[in-house]
Amino acid sequence: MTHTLEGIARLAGVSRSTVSRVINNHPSVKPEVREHVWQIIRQVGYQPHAAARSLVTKRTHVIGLFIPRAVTALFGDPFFPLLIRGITDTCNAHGCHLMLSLCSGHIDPDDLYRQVLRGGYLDGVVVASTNLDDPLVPRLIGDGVRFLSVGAYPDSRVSYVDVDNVSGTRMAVEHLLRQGRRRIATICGPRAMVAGRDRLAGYRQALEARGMAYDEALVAEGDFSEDGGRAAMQRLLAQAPDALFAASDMMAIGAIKALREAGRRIPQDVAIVGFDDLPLASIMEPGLTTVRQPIERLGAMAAEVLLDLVEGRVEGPQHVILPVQLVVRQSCGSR
Amino acid sequence: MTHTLEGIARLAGVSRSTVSRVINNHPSVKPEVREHVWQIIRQVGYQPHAAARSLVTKRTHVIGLFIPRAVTALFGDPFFPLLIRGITDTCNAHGCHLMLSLCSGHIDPDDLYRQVLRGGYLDGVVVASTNLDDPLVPRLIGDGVRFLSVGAYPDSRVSYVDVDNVSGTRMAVEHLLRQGRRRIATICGPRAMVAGRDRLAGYRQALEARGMAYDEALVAEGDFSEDGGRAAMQRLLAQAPDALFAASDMMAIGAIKALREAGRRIPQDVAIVGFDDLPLASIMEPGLTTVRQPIERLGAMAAEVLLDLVEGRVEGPQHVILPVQLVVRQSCGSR
DNA sequence: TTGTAAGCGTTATCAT
DNA sequence: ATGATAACGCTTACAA
Repeated sequence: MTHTLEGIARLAGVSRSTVSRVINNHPSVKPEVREHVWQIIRQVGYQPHAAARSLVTKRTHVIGLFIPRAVTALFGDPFFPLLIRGITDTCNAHGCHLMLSLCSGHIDPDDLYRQVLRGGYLDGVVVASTNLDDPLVPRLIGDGVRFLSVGAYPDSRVSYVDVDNVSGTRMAVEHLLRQGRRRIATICGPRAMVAGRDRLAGYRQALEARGMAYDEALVAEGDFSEDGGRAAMQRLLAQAPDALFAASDMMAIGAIKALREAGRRIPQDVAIVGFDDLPLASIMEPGLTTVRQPIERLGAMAAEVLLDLVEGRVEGPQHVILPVQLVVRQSCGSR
Repeated sequence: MTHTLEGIARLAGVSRSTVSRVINNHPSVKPEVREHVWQIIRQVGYQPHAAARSLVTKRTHVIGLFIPRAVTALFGDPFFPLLIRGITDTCNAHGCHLMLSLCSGHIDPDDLYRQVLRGGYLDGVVVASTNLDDPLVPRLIGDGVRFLSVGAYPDSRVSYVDVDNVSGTRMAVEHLLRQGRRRIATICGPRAMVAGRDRLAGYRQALEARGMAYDEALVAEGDFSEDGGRAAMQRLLAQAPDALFAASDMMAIGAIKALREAGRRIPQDVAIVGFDDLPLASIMEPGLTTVRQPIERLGAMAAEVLLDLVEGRVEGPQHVILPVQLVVRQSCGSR
């Protein structure tokens, strides 16, 4: 039932090599022969054996996606589903496939790494949401693996795609300023993550561009989660801010809970802007003003660039920044 | 840099076969030799080449997960992330890996299917959320592919794992009855899907077990989405139900919106129970009473059973049903 | 217990 | 333009 090159060759009355040439559409095959061979291939539904093929070509047409397991079911956050969608679409369009690895799970991550990468399963890998102190990236570099990070990485050797965290945050804070808010606090993300750092930088820039002082007392760090946001807001309460930029929607939601417990009204007393534009942001009351990231495009871009790297269409580290967009709803007091 | 069996053999002063035996821990290798060889393997970080290996063993240690692309970013629904987590954990624990395919996307699904399956990439496949009329399953059967469905499938030849939709729904409806509700409507899922059918059956059973009539007028069909739930509820409004079982949390949320627009209070006027226990269910006001599915366990079980099938540890179609649990919050009027 | 050698299904080199 | 033939890195009889 499962045919081989040899079998097709026999059926077509040609040699193995000719069939191979047809399949890889090598030019030097007489058109009529080529057509005849194709016919038989289609007829019997022949498909070359991937393993045999990659044994000689050293290419598997599979790329990996490495995600820290911990971050994988983030509270109602469809980040990974969307990212994966973008990646697979691009992959498939290029005849490639996706292997998914959740790192740091029950299994020894070293084993996983070795099995998958040294085992030659992959042509390249996309790593997502790495912490700056994650040993994965240095290891990939050291091993000469072709890879790309989703999220900027402060080592000029690593390729990455990311959204424009700085500009997005600036837009958010500038919007609050335009609404007349003056004591704008922020719940920033972990400073150990680039996204956390960049969004905080955007906040600072927006303020300073208006000649306003950056005040550490108005900054509290969260971990991107709802609980983290709530706790951070509780610390901020004493400063009596009239607006808040939260570096993630989930932290914004946590902050809102803390504010309400303290009897503050949204947006009258405190205007709020988040970051992400989770589905939740449009369902909740009031609708959450937030910065929307093009997550699916980010994934598509990641795959695109990684495949360019793998196929050798581009040389050296690649850096792509995708624009974001402010989505104004009710939580910031507009209209 | 990248070693081969031959290289290790030379370093260890033994033959290729001996090294191979060590790696596959074949019994007949003298303990001291075995240890010596392992030492060298660890020292140079040797890892057998997966393609070469599977060329001869016919096993790839990779299983596929096929998901309809359309269903992949369902509104805030962390179903797939959790499912994937369960699957990968089990996979990795068995030294296997996961290849993810979103079907019916931009690419011709036939191409994808052929490439991946006939190409010999996979040892087996998990299919999730298939419609009853999806041609994928019949095709897998026809091709003799080892596979398993997440979600029951009405063909006794196919193995599946599923949650206990019928009992879960019965529990939900019985709870509403215990609260004294008597006009209990339901927004059921698509009758073209087994989950839709089963939950409707549970609703009916709960009623009839209490000697109450099943009334079609109290049934409206949705598509598991929020908008679907809202529209269905609008149709149900005229029946003035005092309670509602929605076959998904998202439909429950849509229904709540429709009810509020009609001036009904939750839970005083209409008590509500959903199904899924999305994160959203505990955030919203009032908290949504719902039936919790063990999604991650479902995934783990899927991988477990599929691998049993692949490794030949079990024979014939396998059917596993996992229990669910009623989570009581405020939307059903308890307490 | 260990080694030799024959594949596994491809691609790629070299003649023809 | 086509066909032998040698890899590719591994497993697995079969011999020793």
